[in-house]
Order: sequence, then structure tokens, then C-alpha cells
Amino acid sequence: MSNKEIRVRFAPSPTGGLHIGGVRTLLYNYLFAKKNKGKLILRIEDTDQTRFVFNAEEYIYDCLKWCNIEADEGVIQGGDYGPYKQSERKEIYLPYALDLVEKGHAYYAFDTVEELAEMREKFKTKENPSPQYDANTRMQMKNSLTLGIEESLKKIKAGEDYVIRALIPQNETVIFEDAVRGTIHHDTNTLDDKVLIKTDGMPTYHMAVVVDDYLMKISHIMRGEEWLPSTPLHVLLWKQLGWEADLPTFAHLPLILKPDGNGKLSKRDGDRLGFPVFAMDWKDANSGEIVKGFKEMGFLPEAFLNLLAFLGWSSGEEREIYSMKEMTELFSLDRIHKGGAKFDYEKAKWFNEQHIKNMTAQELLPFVKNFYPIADTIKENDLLWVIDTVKERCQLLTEFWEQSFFFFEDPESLDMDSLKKGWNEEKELFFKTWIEEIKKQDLNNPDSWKDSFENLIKEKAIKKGAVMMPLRVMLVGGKFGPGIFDITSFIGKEKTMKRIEKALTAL
RNA sequence: GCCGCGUUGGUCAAGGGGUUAAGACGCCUCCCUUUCACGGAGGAAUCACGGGUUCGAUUCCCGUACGUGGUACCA
Repeated sequence: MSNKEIRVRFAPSPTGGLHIGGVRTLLYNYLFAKKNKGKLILRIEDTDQTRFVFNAEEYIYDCLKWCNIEADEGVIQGGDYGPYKQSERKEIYLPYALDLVEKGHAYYAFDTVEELAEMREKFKTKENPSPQYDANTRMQMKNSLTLGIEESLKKIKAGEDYVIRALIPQNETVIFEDAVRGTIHHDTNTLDDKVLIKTDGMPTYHMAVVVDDYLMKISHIMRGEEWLPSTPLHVLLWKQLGWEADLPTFAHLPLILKPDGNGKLSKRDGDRLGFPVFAMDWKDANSGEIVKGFKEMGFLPEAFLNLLAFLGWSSGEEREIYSMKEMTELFSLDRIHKGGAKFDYEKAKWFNEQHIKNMTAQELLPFVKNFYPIADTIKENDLLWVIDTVKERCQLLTEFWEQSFFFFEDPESLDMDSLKKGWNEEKELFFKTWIEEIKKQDLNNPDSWKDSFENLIKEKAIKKGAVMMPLRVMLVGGKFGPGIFDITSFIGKEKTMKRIEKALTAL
């Protein structure tokens, strides 16, 4: 095992967009592969069932691109053991299933959906509300065990629908190692005869992963904890197919839970609680509704990955803010937690804030531009300067515009309540006088503006605080924003006077 | 119901037989700033419970509770 190449894979669910749980799984796989100079194989499961009307592929690649890991050719790999789309692999699986039948580890079953429901109803008791297709029931069903193999083959030849089910052995204990949970024991008597090949000839997930992982020479399987209960089946299949020597290492990742109530975080929670749960905007193909993504909410990709990494893993250091490169160096399976983590949007934003702070205006520029409605009309140097002066007060990329629009546009509305508070003739006179002063003075930097303002304060013997706040509101519209004279200096005399006059008339 | 997995402040978590049980987010107080933030200094708040084992358990074992996942011709 030690000199075997590290090969991991990521198999996004075809049922929806790239949920943060999925991105985290992808991220861990990526970090692990990258750190160990291995390969990450993308295994796209595009089932052809009508209710999964979309194809995840394009979206996945967009997400990878945004996260800036799409071009990492050394790590992300198609290559050697394709094709990687499940639909293109359809014919691969049946022979293995037949092999299992031949060896007595699987059998044909002809029960219809109705008959299965009937069986479940019939065997249902208080103690066992969901009877399984297993040792207790299989001999009372329509399958090659009860019908005999010849009769069964005859039915198949006649074109009857059938599935292939695993024949789970009795009274055995499946034991396997999980890199995050240690040794797992599982009694085979609690397993059911899972369908391996469906009526339509397509494999179920169980059959598909086992065969694919073997064929693609996967060395480590990292996936969500929800797969833990079916892992014994997978291990059994590996053995029965004669591949035990190549059994990969499993690592089941803790679940990401809802911040409030209980349960796994779902896309509904995002709407309900006002935060994104998808990497990028995701349009539900059935309902047409759009679910917000981290990208569009104003997260930096690296911050997004950073915060995700720390939901279920920790570096062991006090530090929490890391670049991808640093995370790659530090990542290890044994520091993945066992317990589920509740998602905390406040902390998520804090991660983003920290990354923003650590970046230069130049680095931030391409990201901020996307959220700046008039970016094209602004000189790059001006924009860089603005980014630099407001980045300390932005948690999200969307806030750059909110925190700096007044450099370029007059505020549409003023916070009149703050303005009127304590307003009097003395103040009015002060501002009127100042406007006149401004005209005469040579003001070309924040300090000269400040001097001008403060000189007049001294002259009029007015309290600075009484007049600073109104000025701010006049210029930006409310009680927020960077240094007031940085603003006047940037927008210049004309706009400053105009905004003051406008406010004065409104008062 | 049954089976699996888990449980350190409100949240993310370090630690792991003897500690004043780190740190971060959030919250509160103060300082800075006559705005909002940033920053700085403090503060409140934690080992789910019960039994063992041990000189000593948050740490190891067993139960219980709670949570979570599975129990589909979904992944």
C-alpha cells in the first residue's frame, strides 16, 4: 500500500448543484492528492433518470474554475482509466455482476415494485417497521434462489424484467479500517440484499463505485459519513470480486449540520436563514428557483475553501487563516474530526474578511470589479485607491460598493434624522461660511481640507463634534464610511459644495 | 423499531490520565476614532449523565441520554 500511487476520486451527486458538503469533500480529496503527489479523478455521475434532469458536469467545472483548482493538471485527472461518466460506462458493470452471480454472491430477482411493497407490508411489525429483502424474506420472493437458475434464465431470455441483488452472507462480521474513525465492525445480518443492477441495466451506486474504484485504481475513498452504513456492503463486494488486496482506505467525513435545529444542512436552509449553501448560484432545473452561491454573495474563493476546510478539520495550530498552498502542506487525514459541525455564517464571513485584509488592492481588484456596477468608468488607480481605503471595513465583496459608492455618486438619500438632530442656525451659518472659504482655498489633499475645516471651527468657536457628523451625513448619506477628508479630497471642491448645499436646502 | 457513527463554552475547536481546559467566531465592557469599521485591553461562558478502572479521570472501559446517518430498482 505504501508504494502505491495515491489516487482519490470525487463523485458529485447528480441531484443538485455543488453543495458546501460536496465542495468540502472535493477539497479534502484535492488537498490530500496534492500533498501526496497523487491524482484526483473526477467521476461524474450523470444518471439518466428523468428526475435528475440536469448534468452536473458543466457546473462542477465552473466551480472548480472559480476555486482556481480546475487547471491543476498535475492533480486533477481524467486520463488513464476513463471514461469517467457513469452513463458511458454502462456496459462495464454487468459482467462483474454476472461474475458475482456465478460465484454465488448474487442472484436474479423478478419482484415488481408492487410485490416489494407487498412484502414490506406483510412483514411489517412494531419491532420492525421496515422489513428488508434479506435472509428472512428472500426465500419467499421471486428470484433465482426460489425459482432455480434455469427457470430464471428462461425468464430473462423471454425478456422479463429483472434485477441482480447481492446475496449477503449470514453470521459474518465485516471489519474495515476507517482513517478517521478507526476499526469498524458490522454484522452482516443487519445488511440487506441490495440491488446491484437495476431493471434498466444501470448499476446502482453500490455496484458502480466498487467497480469504478477498482478499475480506476483508487487508493483512498473520502466521502460523507452518510456512506458509512453501506460501506460494509462495498467491502464485501471488493472481497467477493476477488479484489481484497486492492481494498482502498476509507475516510468518512463528518456531516455539515444546520446552524439552528438539527439535521444535515440542506439547500432550503440557505433561503430560510439567509446564507448560501452552494459554491455558486444554482438554478434548480425542476422548480426554476435560484439558490444563492458563495461566489455571488461576495466570497473570495480562497476564503471559501479555507472556511470549508475548517468545518471538520483543523491544522492543530492556533492560526485559522491559510492559503490553499499552506493548507495543502498541512492537510492530513488524522486531523479530520469525527463529529458533525454546525455551519456558522458569522464565522464564515469572518474568514472572508480576514482574506480581504490580507490581500493587496491590486490582488483584490479583479474580484471587486465584478461587484462594482460602474467599474468600467473608473480609472484603475482611483479604484485601487478606493479599495485600499475601504477594504478594512468589508467582510464581503458586495460591501465594497456599499462602502464607497459616494466617491463616485451623490448619495440618493440622506439620513435626515441624524442631520436634524441638534441642527441650528449656528451650524447652518458655519456650513454656509465654509463653502465660501472652500472656494478661495487651495485644497488638494486630505490635510489641507482638514485644516480648512478646523480653522473655521476655531474661528467660530464651535464644537467639532457638532459639525463633523452633519458633514459626514451630507457627503455619504449616513453615519458610515472612511475618513471624511479623504472623501472631500477625492471628490473635490465642486462636489463637496454641491452636496452640502443640497443638504442645506433639504434642512 | 433495528443498525452504524458521534458528543469539550451559543458556534468552530486545541488538548488527552495530574493543565489556571488553548485559540477563534459571536456576545458584553472599556480604550482608540467626535461616523461606521479596523485595531487594542478586559469579561461572561465548556469537558452530556451514571457507573466502573485508577492514588487521580474531561481524557480509558461499560451503560444511559441526546444528536445524527442508514434502513429504496437515490446517490
